[in-house]
Amino acid sequence: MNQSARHLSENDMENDEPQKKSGRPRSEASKRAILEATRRLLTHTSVQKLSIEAIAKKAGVGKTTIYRWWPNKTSVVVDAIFSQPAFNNILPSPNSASDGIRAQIERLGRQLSGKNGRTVAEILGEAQAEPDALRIFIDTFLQDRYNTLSSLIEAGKRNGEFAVDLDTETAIDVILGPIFFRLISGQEMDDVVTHQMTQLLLKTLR
Amino acid sequence: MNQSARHLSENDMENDEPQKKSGRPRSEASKRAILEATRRLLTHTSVQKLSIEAIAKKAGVGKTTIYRWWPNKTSVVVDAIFSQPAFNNILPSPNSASDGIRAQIERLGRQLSGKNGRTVAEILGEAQAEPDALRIFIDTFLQDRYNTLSSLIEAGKRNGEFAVDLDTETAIDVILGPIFFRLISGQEMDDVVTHQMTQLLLKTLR
Amino acid sequence: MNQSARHLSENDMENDEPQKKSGRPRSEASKRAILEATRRLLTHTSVQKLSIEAIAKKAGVGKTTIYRWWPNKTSVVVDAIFSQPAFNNILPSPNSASDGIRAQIERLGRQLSGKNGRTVAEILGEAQAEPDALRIFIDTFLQDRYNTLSSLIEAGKRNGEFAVDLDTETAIDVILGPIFFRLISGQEMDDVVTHQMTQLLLKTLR
Amino acid sequence: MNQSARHLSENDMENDEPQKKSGRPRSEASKRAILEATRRLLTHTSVQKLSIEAIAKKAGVGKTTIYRWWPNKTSVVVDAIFSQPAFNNILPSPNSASDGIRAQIERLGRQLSGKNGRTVAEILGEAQAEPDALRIFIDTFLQDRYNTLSSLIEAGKRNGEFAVDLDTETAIDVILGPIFFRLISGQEMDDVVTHQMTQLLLKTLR
DNA sequence: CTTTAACCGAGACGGTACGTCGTGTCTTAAC
DNA sequence: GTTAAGACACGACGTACCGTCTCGGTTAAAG
Repeated sequence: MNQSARHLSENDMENDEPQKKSGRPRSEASKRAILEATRRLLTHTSVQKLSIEAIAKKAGVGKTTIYRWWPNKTSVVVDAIFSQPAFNNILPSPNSASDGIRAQIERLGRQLSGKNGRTVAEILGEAQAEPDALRIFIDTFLQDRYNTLSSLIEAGKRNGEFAVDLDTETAIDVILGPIFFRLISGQEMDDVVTHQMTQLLLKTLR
Repeated sequence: MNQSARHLSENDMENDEPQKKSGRPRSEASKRAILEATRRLLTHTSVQKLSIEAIAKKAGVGKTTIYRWWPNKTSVVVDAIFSQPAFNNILPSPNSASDGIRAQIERLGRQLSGKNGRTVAEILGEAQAEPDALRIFIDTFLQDRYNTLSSLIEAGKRNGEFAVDLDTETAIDVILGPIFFRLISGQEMDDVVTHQMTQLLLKTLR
Repeated sequence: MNQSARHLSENDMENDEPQKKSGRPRSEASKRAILEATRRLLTHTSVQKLSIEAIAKKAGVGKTTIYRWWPNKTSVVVDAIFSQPAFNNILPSPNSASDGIRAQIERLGRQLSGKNGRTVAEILGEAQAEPDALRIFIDTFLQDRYNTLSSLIEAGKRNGEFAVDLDTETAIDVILGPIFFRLISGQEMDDVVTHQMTQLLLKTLR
Repeated sequence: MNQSARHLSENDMENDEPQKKSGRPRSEASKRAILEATRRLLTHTSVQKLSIEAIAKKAGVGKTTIYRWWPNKTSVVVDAIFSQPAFNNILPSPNSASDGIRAQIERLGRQLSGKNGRTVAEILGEAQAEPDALRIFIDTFLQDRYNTLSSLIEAGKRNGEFAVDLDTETAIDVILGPIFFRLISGQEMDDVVTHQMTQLLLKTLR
């Protein structure tokens, strides 16, 4: 992760020492049941109308168990949604920076379409009033796309594809912005729109 | 309003006949008190934590009176926020299309900064799970900016400032997108960022 | 009306002078519509669930009109119910005091059976927490039965049918009490019960 | 409990198995606080004006807790009022049936006098429009008096004090009726009235 | 092989806010 | 001056969830 790519990030310290603790270990079954119940419920209701109580009931789990492992509803939803294979962001190594950016835009467009797209919009909506939730959304989902684009743009600048005086951060905003703008303003991102937008954006970078 | 500018719009009919009604007329005092109370409360709490009950109490008004005139919380907030003078969008007639777009971006950037910006973000967040609320947000706030940009871009295409093969709708998304993206991802729009972004976007249009 | 018969009564002054007043006169049509609407609504709902608002709507009348002429809901209901022919209390002149009392009991038993009986019970229920309403109930309904019984008992004492040392007031309570007790405890007064009770009560008076 | 005494009764099954339940157990402190608050509030307001909300506030308890354990306001009030020691109905074993009946009448007269009497009247009033509430009133308060009188009358018939052809049910109505009639018609039961009525009623039974 | 400590389900708890209904009062224009 | 219409401040309803708590019971490592 290079410098310009980091400005969204905050918590750099990771606290992952395993440290065997005594006592009954966390139930993986419960965890899976909770995330699965959340996903199922989200096919019928919005994030805002989803309640912890409903998740607990559907998952056959005590409310306490949910509160023990997640700080709030948004965290549970983020966990449930973004752990799905459809949301991985491993892209094939591109022939050029432009190709890489095109691939990233298309991938993102597809991930943010349909029911999943609506749910991401709702998560982002929920996060507008809760800084913690916004942080989680950024760390779990956004940062990765940001970093990828950052690397590609830097590479493009280095190999002459893009203008050398291009401000990477601004460029990323210009690429991600329109996609999320369409998402939150309720305008779907079909393939035609994606293609048209990609053309325009790549022109911008040159 | 030209064709391409209208795709966000829906309710074109206006129903403004005065039509003498029997019964006690609506109290303008109550209306003012409600909007004022809403604004005051929003300086201390988020839209999501704001409750109709609190507004009613602060305004010295029955809850019913609020529900009689607004369908939901978001409508009240939209009314309260966007009726403020700071949110008018009357721009000086520009020397060129580029100037006009620059002015619109700067105006919008300023309107979406600070406390007001956060509130708009929260409204937009609230609207993600309520199509009606989204509609209201678009009709009251977004449409106007959309239309203005549309006219400017069309004019720019006509007078040779911008590329003739530019797709107006895509162009608007590329202009508004980054601004709203920064808003909802929690990155403020200071003057430097605004200027940098404007430069990049105007280059895109040419 | 003799002395002992009056102890339930209070407002002896009647204020019935016609006194032509200027302005639009009271609408008899509205009055009739209100009472009729009340009766109709009472066939489907209880007195407690009946609302002034519903009466006004059904009668096609402003709420104000109801409030202008009746002090509270119970008054309207009392007016609506007891003005029905089924509730008159004109009894044939009896051959004996016993016959008269028997006739009064039977008449009352019949008036307090079925739907009408339930409504009277509900009125009486409503009146338990509102002294004014209780007063109205007594004056409009109860007093008349009380007076009739009083006269009959006094006559019976005079002509030797009943014990001379009988306390009239107590006797009336003993006659009316069981009838109303069955009403409010939800036990219907069929003909068999009425007959059996009448026999026992007449024995008591002798 | 003999046959004739049972006609007011319905729910004969008792469901008293302790049956270990999971989850947090009911808070006895809350229960006590609710009933105490109810009693206190009833000294200043009528049953009909008493609100669940006020009870909850005064008791420092959530409304849900009340609704969890009582189906409606009347049930709470019945519980609060009739659990008071003043409302027990344990009578000394009488020398004769007449003595027993006299004692029962006097006890009842005293219980239904003063503030407590008004509250009982209000409960009974409330119950006129709610069959469930009436059921509760009967089961909690009335049935016991009914049964006691039934036993006494049957005993009196067996030992020659009362007429053998006396219908027990009718006799009970004639005893309880006047007492409740005076209660609901707003005529207090002082000692003189009680004595006079007892004399008359005992004569009736013979 | 028992203790200990954290986990788990169930569900009661004190609260807050919901959106609705009805109260009794008021304000208007029509009659 | 009365009426129908209907807006108003207010208070309570019964419900849904919140996040916390308190039970009885489990599960596994530590003593």
